Amino acid sequence: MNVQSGKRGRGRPAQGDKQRRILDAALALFAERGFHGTAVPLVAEAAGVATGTIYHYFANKEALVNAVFRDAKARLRVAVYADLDSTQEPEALFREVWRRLATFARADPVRFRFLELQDHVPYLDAESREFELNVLVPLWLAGRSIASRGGARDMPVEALMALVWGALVGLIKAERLGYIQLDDDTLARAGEACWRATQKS
Amino acid sequence: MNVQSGKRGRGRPAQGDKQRRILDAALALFAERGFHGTAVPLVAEAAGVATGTIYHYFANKEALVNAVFRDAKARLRVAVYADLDSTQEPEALFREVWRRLATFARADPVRFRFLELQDHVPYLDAESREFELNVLVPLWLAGRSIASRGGARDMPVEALMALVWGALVGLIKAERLGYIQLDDDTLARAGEACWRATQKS
Amino acid sequence: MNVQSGKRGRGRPAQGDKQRRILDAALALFAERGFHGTAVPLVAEAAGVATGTIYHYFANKEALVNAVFRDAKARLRVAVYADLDSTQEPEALFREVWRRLATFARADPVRFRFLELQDHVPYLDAESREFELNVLVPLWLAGRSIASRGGARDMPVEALMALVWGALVGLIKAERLGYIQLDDDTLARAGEACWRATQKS
Amino acid sequence: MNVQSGKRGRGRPAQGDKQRRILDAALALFAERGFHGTAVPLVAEAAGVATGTIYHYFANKEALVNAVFRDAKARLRVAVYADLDSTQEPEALFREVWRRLATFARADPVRFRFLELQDHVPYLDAESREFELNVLVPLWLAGRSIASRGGARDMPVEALMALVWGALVGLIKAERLGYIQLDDDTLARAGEACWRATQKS
DNA sequence: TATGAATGAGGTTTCATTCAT
DNA sequence: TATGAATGAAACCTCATTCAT
Repeated sequence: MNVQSGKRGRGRPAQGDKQRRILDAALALFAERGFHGTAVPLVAEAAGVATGTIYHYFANKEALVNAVFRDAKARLRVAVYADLDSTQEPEALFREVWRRLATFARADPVRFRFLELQDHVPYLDAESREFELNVLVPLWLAGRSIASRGGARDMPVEALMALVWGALVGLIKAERLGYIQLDDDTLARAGEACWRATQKS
Repeated sequence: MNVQSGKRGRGRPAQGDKQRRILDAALALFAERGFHGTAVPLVAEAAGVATGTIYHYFANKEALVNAVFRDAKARLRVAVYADLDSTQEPEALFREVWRRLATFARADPVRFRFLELQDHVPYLDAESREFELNVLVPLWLAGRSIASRGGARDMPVEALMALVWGALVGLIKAERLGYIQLDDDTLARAGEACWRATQKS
Repeated sequence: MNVQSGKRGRGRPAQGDKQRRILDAALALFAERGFHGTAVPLVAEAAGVATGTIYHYFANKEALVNAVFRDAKARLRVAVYADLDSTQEPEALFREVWRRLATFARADPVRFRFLELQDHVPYLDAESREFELNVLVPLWLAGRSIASRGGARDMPVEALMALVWGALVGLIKAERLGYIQLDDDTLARAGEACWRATQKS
Repeated sequence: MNVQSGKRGRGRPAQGDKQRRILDAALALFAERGFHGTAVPLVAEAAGVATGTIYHYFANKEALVNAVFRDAKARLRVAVYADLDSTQEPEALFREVWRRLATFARADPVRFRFLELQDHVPYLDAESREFELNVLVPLWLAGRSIASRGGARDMPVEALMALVWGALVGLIKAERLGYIQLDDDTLARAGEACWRATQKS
């Protein structure tokens, strides 16, 4: 149940090592097969640990998926917000956020898929729900700031954000299903398109 | 495994009745809990039939979810394509399709959710995959026609369609999760926004 | 769907027809898959009747297998005893019975297999057990008579009969499993061998 | 009821213990009720383990019955072939093999019954079929050797072996069904009878 | 801390039997 | 008489979880 830093003087195996491997294996399997479609022993095998070991680190399967969720959300937060200059011009800020999201989705497709292609509500605990909001709030503030400063379309900013976010998810899903191929250029153009979508005619 | 017409001279139990009730119950449960999270006896109970009856109409659970999938796709097809005038001006055609999709999503939210919020690939059979393509092709042709006639952005038309479709899904999902409230007006404006997204600057 | 027998005053289907077809289908399936391995609907399908029809003729699955058993035993009795001259010389009588048994086994292999390759005890009812004894008694009397008149080996006659019967079953089973091929000549020689087995050295 | 291996360093449960108990329980039940007539939980109860434990050791019910089959065949092989002097005179060799088979049948009646009173073909896998042949071959070689050296009857040696084997099975079955009583003396005489059956007149 | 054999509730599926027609 | 859709108990099997080591 603990999380270790990793750096250590001696040659002992890093204590967080197993927990990390469990989280990664669980992420990959949950992303591909869903929560109910993934058996805990399968996670153990993929992580290279014994089944019982998973229950040393996580109280049960739900606790595991919540940990995976928060871990993924935390990485998304870092990818989007780290050193983000929120004072940029609205359009530049939008572009930057879009670019970061697209980069995350393509650099870490499994995590992105887990986050967006599942319906987590049934098993998310209070802590995870709060965590999710904490990740969302800065994005919402940025959206609000962009909208207030620019010539945003006459719609709730939350709706515009849902539209843009959905557009990105739709593109990534279409690529995964083989309907389209995405490269940096196409994603950048898609960002332009979304920016235009949010602006007054 | 039969489908009946409905009219009956004698006092036999309504023939298509049970199959229909099973499909509807399964749709609702799959939409809410996913395929693996839904036990067959639960479907039976919700449909008001015995567990064994489900296996009278469907070979197994996978056959059931495939039937639900094709049924939902067929209804989506009707909702979008019935009496659609494909010769309209591009923008009018786009608006009409968007309006129909949005109407379907709001009139039949459970079906829309089932269709879009699940990853069906692992259990779809060949027939269902072909069915899906058959539903998709007219939409793709319409998109292609719109793009060729109008001033579409310099992107693959499939990518533009994925973007627009994802935007709609994102809006619906955001409403379901309580982040926004959607009314006809907001949805119409969102359609405008998407149309602008697809057009050259 | 409607199979008529043909010969009959009126055009009505033969009354015993369906029962006969059920018995024959059940025999074949029980012989091949055993009692527990054979589903009643499978019997119905093989007999070309509806499942429910079987329960018009037989109270339940056990009653069906008992009827099949008695039917098979009755045919075996006819095959062995009809017009048998029990006053023949011992060796000639033995040969004749052996020949008849071998002929039955080869002419009606499915019935022979059903009778000998299954353990019927768990489901035989009192009537069937009595029936079996009734079929056995004349054979036992014949064996007794042969033994008393000839130079039989110093063993219980029942043991000698079990040995000979087992030898025949062993040969038939070996042929069915592909270990040997049986023709009339080999079977006749096997009969000789068995006769010798029963005689004093 | 509690059979332990005895020497163990730590207090761990005897390793082969459960698997052994499952195999033994399954043998007894399959022998008495057949494959399809035996429910897996029944085996578990008889073995004193939980149902799931059976699936820890065997992939499924078929794998279990195959393991039981090979285990029984292996024991039969040991009982018949261990330290067998194949260079004996034909008649002495025959007597010895007969005696060993009869001893096995009477010492391990359940196993003998399982092996000979069932039709295993439908569920035997390739490994089991090969195993069966491997057990059979030495017996076949012995039979061949006996036949070539002695005055064997003019019949395929395989047929003679099937006859003799069937005779033994018939005797054992007759005893089980209560038709006869077998003692060592009667079995020895039956062996004599079978030897005579195989020899020229 | 780590293991993995063991558990048994619950999952999917089968099938003997019934009954309205 | 004949049907076959419907039933639900029970079959086979899975898997989240525990615990002795």
